[in-house]
Amino acid sequence: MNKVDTKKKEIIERIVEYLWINGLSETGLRRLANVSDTSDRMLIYYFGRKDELLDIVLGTIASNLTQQLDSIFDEKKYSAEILLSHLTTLMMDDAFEPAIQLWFELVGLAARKKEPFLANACIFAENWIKWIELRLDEPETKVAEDLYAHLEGRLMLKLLKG
Amino acid sequence: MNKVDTKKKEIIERIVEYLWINGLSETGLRRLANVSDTSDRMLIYYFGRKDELLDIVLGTIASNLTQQLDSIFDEKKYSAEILLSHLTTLMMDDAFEPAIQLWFELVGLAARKKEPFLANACIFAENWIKWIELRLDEPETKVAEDLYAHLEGRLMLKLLKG
DNA sequence: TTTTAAATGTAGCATGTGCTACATAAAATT
DNA sequence: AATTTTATGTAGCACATGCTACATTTAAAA
Repeated sequence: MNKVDTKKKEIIERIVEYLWINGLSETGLRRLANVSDTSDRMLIYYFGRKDELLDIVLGTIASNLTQQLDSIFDEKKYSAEILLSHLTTLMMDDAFEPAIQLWFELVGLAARKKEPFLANACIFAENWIKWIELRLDEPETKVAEDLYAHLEGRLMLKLLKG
Repeated sequence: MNKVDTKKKEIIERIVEYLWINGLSETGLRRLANVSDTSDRMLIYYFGRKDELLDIVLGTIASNLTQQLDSIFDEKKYSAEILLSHLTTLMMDDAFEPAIQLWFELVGLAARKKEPFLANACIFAENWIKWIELRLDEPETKVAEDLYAHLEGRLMLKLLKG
């Protein structure tokens, strides 16, 4: 990997880490530059536009999350009921709070169909549904979607009511 | 009602209408002033700070929604399953799209615990859960909450996947 | 009618925004 | 060694943000 790409990767990693903790509400170029130890000038130089940068960063976060999910669960199959119960327990852990916050922020931005938020939110939701379907003993997209919906609603409730 | 309150009420109505269509992403004082046929100067004069104004406006929207919900459903009791099914059908109607968008935007802003968004989101969720519980043939808060969660998840799915 | 108080306009400040023009330093190429 | 290309700093533009100081008009009270 050449030097530019290494630098870009490093910047992205830093910004991912920052967003993970601080969310999507303070993402001025100067802030992001500061966080990734460079300048707004250089961020534009590397990524062209802020949107491009954000697109890449969000994609990275999504793929991190999917990966994390994969690593936790084995490949056993479950009934929809059991799987929902397991996932609920898992995500109620406080360690997931930042992920939940970030996710709902992203969905909120996607709500008005603004890119790059909508695209990334959709991709992530789809990945998750696929992941669920793969673990159903009787795989069916509709069931997976509804299980996913149920889980997401519970996450929202946790977010709002602690 | 005195003149000032009348004017304030009018302003709020206009802004509610604007947010209903345009969401929460473009809420600069000058924009809101333009929409409500006044000036940023006067908005501050009337409401003190932008947050206060937003707080009132969001509260109004929430109460409108609750009212609308009340007017649609009678006071019959339903099993959780049937109620969820009815509510899902109802909210899948495209007429509800603006409400869904606005709601998820609000939750997104609430995700980082910033006021006045968090408070208003919580109040609204609680109202809705109470409303559901009231229509259950075997009222139980936990059941109502879970039904609400399931419904919200389906709304998110509709939002993201059309 | 004069005095006081409330309502509104005009202009602006300080800060933040994405992004660019221009210059220079460093590195690669010839 | 000379030249070209790439990387980076400095400064700033044009615009948006919430909010304020000050002046003026309009309305109410005396």
